[in-house]
Amino acid sequence: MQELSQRIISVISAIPIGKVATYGQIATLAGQPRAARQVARLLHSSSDKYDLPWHRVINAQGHISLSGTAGKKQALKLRVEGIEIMAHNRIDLAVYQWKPSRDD
DNA sequence: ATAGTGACTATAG
DNA sequence: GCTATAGCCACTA
Repeated sequence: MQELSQRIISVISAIPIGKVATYGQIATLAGQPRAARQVARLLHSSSDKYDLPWHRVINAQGHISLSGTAGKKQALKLRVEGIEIMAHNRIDLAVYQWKPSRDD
């Protein structure tokens, strides 16, 4: 396991219920601001091996990146956690984005 | 080693 | 809103 991958996984695991994080944000927290794609890669390649809250990870626009049923399932999971999903799977980042610096 | 790929992001039109 | 480009980096063949 690469150190970066482990760090990314660690960050994702730390996302609290009721909050979301963007790929770029996770990459930054892992120490690699340019590694947004690796975050996505790690998510879909390791979410089944580890117990990652992959559904709490969305893109920088507050959209769900997945399409079709997968996206709907993600939206549903987020809704269950208390996050309100708007039309077209949009999420209000100003309200729900995770801020690890604070106690939250 | 090289090339292709992707649940990304930023910028441009 | 949309598509197109470019930059980015780990993984896979």
